[in-house]
Amino acid sequence: MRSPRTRQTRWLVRDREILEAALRLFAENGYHGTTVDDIARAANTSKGGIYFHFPSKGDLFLALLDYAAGLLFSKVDRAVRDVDDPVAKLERGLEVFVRTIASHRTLARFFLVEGFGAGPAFQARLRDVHELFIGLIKDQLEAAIRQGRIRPVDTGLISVIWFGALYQLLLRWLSTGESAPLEESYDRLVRVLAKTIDLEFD
Amino acid sequence: MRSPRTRQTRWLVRDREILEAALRLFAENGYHGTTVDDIARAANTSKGGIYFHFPSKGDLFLALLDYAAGLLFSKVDRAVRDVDDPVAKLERGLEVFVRTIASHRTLARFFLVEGFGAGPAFQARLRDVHELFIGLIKDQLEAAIRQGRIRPVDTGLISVIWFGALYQLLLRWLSTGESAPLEESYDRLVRVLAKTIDLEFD
Amino acid sequence: MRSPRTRQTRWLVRDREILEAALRLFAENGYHGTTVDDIARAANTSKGGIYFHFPSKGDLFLALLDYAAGLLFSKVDRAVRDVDDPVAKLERGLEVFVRTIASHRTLARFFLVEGFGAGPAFQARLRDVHELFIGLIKDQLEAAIRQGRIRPVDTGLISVIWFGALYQLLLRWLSTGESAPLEESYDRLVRVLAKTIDLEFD
Amino acid sequence: MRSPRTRQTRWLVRDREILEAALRLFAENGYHGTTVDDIARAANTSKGGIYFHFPSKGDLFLALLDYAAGLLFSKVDRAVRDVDDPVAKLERGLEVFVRTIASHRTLARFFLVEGFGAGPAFQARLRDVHELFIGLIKDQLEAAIRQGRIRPVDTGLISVIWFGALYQLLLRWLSTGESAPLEESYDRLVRVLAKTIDLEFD
DNA sequence: TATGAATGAGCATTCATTCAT
DNA sequence: CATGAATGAATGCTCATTCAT
Repeated sequence: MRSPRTRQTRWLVRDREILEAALRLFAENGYHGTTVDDIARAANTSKGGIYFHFPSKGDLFLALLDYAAGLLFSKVDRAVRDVDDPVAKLERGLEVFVRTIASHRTLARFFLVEGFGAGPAFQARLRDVHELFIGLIKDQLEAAIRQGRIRPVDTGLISVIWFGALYQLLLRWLSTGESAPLEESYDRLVRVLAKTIDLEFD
Repeated sequence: MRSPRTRQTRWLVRDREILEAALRLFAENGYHGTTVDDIARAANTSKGGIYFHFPSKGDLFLALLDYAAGLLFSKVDRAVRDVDDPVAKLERGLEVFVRTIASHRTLARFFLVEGFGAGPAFQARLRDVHELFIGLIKDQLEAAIRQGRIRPVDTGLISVIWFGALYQLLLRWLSTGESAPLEESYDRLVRVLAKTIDLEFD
Repeated sequence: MRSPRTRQTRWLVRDREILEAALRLFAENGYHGTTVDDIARAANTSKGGIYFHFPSKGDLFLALLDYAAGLLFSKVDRAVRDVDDPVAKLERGLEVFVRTIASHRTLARFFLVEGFGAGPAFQARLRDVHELFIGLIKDQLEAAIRQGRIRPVDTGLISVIWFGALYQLLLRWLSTGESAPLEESYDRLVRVLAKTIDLEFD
Repeated sequence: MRSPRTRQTRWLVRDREILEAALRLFAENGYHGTTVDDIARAANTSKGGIYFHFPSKGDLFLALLDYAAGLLFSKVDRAVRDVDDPVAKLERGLEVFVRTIASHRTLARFFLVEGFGAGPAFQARLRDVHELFIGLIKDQLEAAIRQGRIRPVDTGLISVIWFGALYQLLLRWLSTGESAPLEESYDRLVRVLAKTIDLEFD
């Protein structure tokens, strides 16, 4: 699995507290619905404190994108690291990705929705993060093809389709108040997606 | 094709001028990056003029969602109205949907991205619009099944996958500066999606 | 009884409709809490209609002061016109004044309270109206003295005291939601005020 | 003398500077004739500064009512605290009340007139303050009766009359540009009011 | 490092007034 | 005479950012 293109900063303890607070607030109220004061309060520090750790609200948001992507990525990476078979790796990776997002409503909202809320200036960065995950899928598909596990397919397109489908599924799950169990519809999703590479999962 | 759930307001001439101006600005600079003054200027009217036609900036945005969805929907609807075969209807509908969005960068950005940028308060409404289009796909799939044109499938899930894939494709096309021709990758997309219903398009 | 110093305009029918509507709204919501649109709607006309009859909102307010004072004054004047004895005239005049105000909550609020709400620029005019009524009291006191009905007193001061006391009584009656009957406390008031001129009313 | 019902906030230094500036401006130009910017400028601070200390213009105004009432009340209270005889207490209290108001045109205008100018929403609060002072008078009258210093009278009514008369006297003095000396007419007023309780002051 | 008072540019919204029809 | 769309100056309020302590 390719090493992430995300800036892998080592976050200090205090940074993390702020980032966690900001993550929650941004996810819940959006970028513009969250004030620096709100974040300071939630992080048990002061406005000045925030500005000591991050040069601006925008930079904090950008850092948060990296932070959140790092969280997600490392979870997936750890789960997949010692799986050898690329198809199994894909299965496992997607599963952990979905499971992680599903169990962190906050992460989900930030990653899927509110990331766009900061305005056009920040959207490119969120796309980068999305591309990172599309790339992860693509890499495994290509490995699977190289190893003859699946027939050659348009990996660039398939990875986009898979990510798009996953994204849309999660989005709906988020907006319907998470009433329906995500697990079950996820299983069905995977089975359908498998058809796009002429494979029967499970 | 189901009649739209969108509020079918009859927009007056002046309303439309304002909506068009707002559409362009919101799409380009986001909800928070666009001031009412900007809109007034772009619509060749005054701030007060905007408020004479719309009760608030937020209402204007909401009205815009309906307006944009109406534009898209009527385009698709007109193109599909006198096609009988549901599979052909689907093909044609998706094609017109993509073509329309692709030829209106502004509409695309607004519809796909900036709709979320206005903050949590507006996201529910954008989701409604997305659901409307997911519903259109679902309806045709079910008609196709009823008429025996395709095998029975999980239409609820398939329609989400298709929309998600389409969405993601358009999103990438938008963010890559529309360099690559959308048409070509769209054709490949359709062929892959067809596999999810065990069908060979074309 | 002296003829009023108030501009005794002959109000046209349409003027009156507007004035009555404005009176009600100003009394209820204050000068700044009432828009020209509100008045237009309440008077069954349009904004332009208002401006045809009155040059500005401020002028309408000023006209209203005259109109309201005229209403009050003419009521009192009619009741008192053919009373000869100045003491009886006083008694009757005050009684009608209080009764009229008490039965027109709107008139009361406008005359006693909201008249001040239009800002310093208009307060002088309201004071004029108040002075008019103080003058009415003073005139009768002086007549009574001239006719030997009461002992010579400081009429300038006494009239202010009486008006002030009456004013305060009405103010409290207004703000307590008019729960207590005004009539009864008014009777007691008069008896007390009589002492200030060494007289026993009734 | 009853302890004041007024919110006895401890105003901080900066609060006071703002309150004093606002008092002057509100008194001179009325509530609606005074902008928050005006106040900021007059208080040598910025608009944001005002909002750091007071949540809104309306709250500032309300705070000002308490502040002004507190000023007046404490002046009167201090002057009266160690006077034992209730009649002397009344005399002294009213005198200080009038003298204080008379020497602070600003306080006078705010307290007597502009308090009403802010619109219906604020009038209740001003009435409360007025009632506070009416209550002070009433308390002393009752004490005087209890101690047999004056004959039993309708203290509720008398206190309203006295306050109303005082109020009106001050109002006229204000609007006539304070040309005539208030002291002299005040002395005459007291002598007349004394008659309402069958007493000869001085 | 941390704090929080202060700043001021920015913005949505209101509303008296005008004027073409 | 009447209408109501249009204007734009005015204003209350927000909030990212700074900086003295």
